Amino acid sequence: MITIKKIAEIVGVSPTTVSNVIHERKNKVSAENYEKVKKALRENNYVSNMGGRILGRHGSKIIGVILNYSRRSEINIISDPFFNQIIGYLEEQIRMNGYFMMLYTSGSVSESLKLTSAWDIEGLVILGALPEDAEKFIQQTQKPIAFIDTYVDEKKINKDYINIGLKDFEGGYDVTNYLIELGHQKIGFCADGNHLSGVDEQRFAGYKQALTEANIKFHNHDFFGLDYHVKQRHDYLVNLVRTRLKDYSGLVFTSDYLAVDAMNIFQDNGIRIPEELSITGFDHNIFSEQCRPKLTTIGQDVRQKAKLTIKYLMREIHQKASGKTNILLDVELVIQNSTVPV
Amino acid sequence: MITIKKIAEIVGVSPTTVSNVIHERKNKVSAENYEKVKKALRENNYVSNMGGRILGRHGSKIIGVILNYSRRSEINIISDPFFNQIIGYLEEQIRMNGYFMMLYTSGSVSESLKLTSAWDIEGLVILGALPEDAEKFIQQTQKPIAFIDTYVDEKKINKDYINIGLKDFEGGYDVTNYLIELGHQKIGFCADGNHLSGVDEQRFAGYKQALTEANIKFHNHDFFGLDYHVKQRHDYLVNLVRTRLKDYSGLVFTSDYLAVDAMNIFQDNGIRIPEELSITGFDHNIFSEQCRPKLTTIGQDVRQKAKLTIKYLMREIHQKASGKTNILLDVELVIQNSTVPV
DNA sequence: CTGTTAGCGCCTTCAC
DNA sequence: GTGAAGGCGCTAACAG
Repeated sequence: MITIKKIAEIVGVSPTTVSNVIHERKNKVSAENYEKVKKALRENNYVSNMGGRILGRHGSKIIGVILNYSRRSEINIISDPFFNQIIGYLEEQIRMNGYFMMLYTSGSVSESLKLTSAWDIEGLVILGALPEDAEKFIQQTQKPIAFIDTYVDEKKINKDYINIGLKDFEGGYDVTNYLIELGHQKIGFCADGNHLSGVDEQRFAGYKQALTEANIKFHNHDFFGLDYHVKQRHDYLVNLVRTRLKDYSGLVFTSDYLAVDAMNIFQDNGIRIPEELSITGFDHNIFSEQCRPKLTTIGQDVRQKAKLTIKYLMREIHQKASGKTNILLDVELVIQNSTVPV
Repeated sequence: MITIKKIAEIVGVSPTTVSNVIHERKNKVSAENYEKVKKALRENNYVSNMGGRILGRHGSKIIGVILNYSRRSEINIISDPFFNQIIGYLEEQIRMNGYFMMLYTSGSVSESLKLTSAWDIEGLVILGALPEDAEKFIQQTQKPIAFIDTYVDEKKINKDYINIGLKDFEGGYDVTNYLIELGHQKIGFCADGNHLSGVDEQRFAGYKQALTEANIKFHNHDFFGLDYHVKQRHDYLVNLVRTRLKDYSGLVFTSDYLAVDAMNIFQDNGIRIPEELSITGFDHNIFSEQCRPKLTTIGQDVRQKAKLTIKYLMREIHQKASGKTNILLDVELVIQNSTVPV
């Protein structure tokens, strides 16, 4: 590996001069030397050693992306196209800003923070954090942090952080309201697990709000907490078909994945969709397109999410701004063929 | 951040002693000091600074994972669940070996190699490389490299490398042969693009071999190169339904994604599957399960792929072995409902 | 068994 | 406009 020192030898100047050229401090280098050094750097394919950078505390240029997969692991990492997309887009944005992406999967906050300090990581992007973990992250490090889709309790936190989320409440409201407008009165809500994540909680609240406004009473049994283990979930759904599914004319799901999965099981067991049952998803990802009928769902702009996340993170890193940033992106009702008037 | 020097001060020993404790060189430290230092490390939550490690050439503990997305970009990064899975599993394996994963997406070999030397990366995993890029990678760096699903021309290379792939030829052969056993005679082959990747080339060769053995003649028009742009591809498929799709009773696809995508378009245009047309996929990923009829396809064990990749890479990194390693994992014919006797 | 020292590559400060 | 020197944290070599 070629170093500044070697380049200096080759050209016959001091390392300082080479460093000045690298950092484009033209006022400190004669035009002649500037050109000579530039040429040598190019010809020798100089790449700066990141170890030196880190050690000199000049910034590691690393953004750590942390996947919190403690819960719902089966669905998330392996099957959820959202993670696929967001990671791809985050990498793109990080690279375009001249940074590097270190990907880390962890259940524990302290593990993640060790990583952060070992590598002198400049900023963190955290996916899928529960509110309590989010608070730990914020309290235990000084580094800029951007959460994606986490609902942080603002009152508990007196430090800066970034969250880029979605208008989940509106999404839940809009999709439920759409079913109501189609004449549906018996509408169930299906989420994954019984302990709702912040995101699902908001969607659920939106659903209930829509029911309330339409004077439809919500009963606890209208909530279906689906197991994230495939087998258990499918058994449950088959049983539902045999028992009380007929009480409902519409089902609101918290994700396209769950909606498509359930729709297939229902169809396998003789339910005609949408004629006998309207179904809605959430995400507008590839699942809602690669199924029949195509799902009515709530769309989000994943690329935009990644873009904003990195934009605000960079702003914090470069000290250009601070304060709490909590942006909830707009959602869009995407009407397709899984829903009909009743 | 707490350093070795500070720990040394706290305990009242030299930095060397602390370093010896950290590296468990018990024979060089008195039991008493060992315990005292251990305690101080724990209490102060010591984390070693990676900059120091890199600078001292003691290994960066980074594995670079490079996604080559030059071609088929639309499908790969955004929609292909394989990348999702493999990245998840790679991260898991890398972490379990005490390493860190740096993810990088790049079209250019030289960019990737710059990254490698800047970070003193210890090993590379390269996904989706074309054979010519693979050769460049191997020739231009001394670091251990593991390819996934790349067909490298062994004769051209006189250095070590690892490739973990799949018995793609067998896969193509098995699935085609299965259709033939069901009585199909008119079988088309659908791939993405006209210029086949190494993987698809092998699958295609397997398909042709099966035809040959059954005395079925292959004509060039039996090969369908599908556009990776959704719109163009769908237009093409719709047109196919109107024209010469009826000449075929079975279609072999090179991926589940393409198979499901096409199956939906065919069904939308009145083709009954499998009654009028048998379809097969390749990958046995979530797409082949979340569609109706479920796809007959070729299964692979993605986790095993990631596991072996990192296992062999670690072996090379620790100098325990060398030589060319080219492992092609077994495939498995998964018979589901998209295929019927004719 | 313990401690001192030098050096990895880079950057900044300060003399010249 | 240029260069010498010191320090970031860690480790291995060597001296005690």
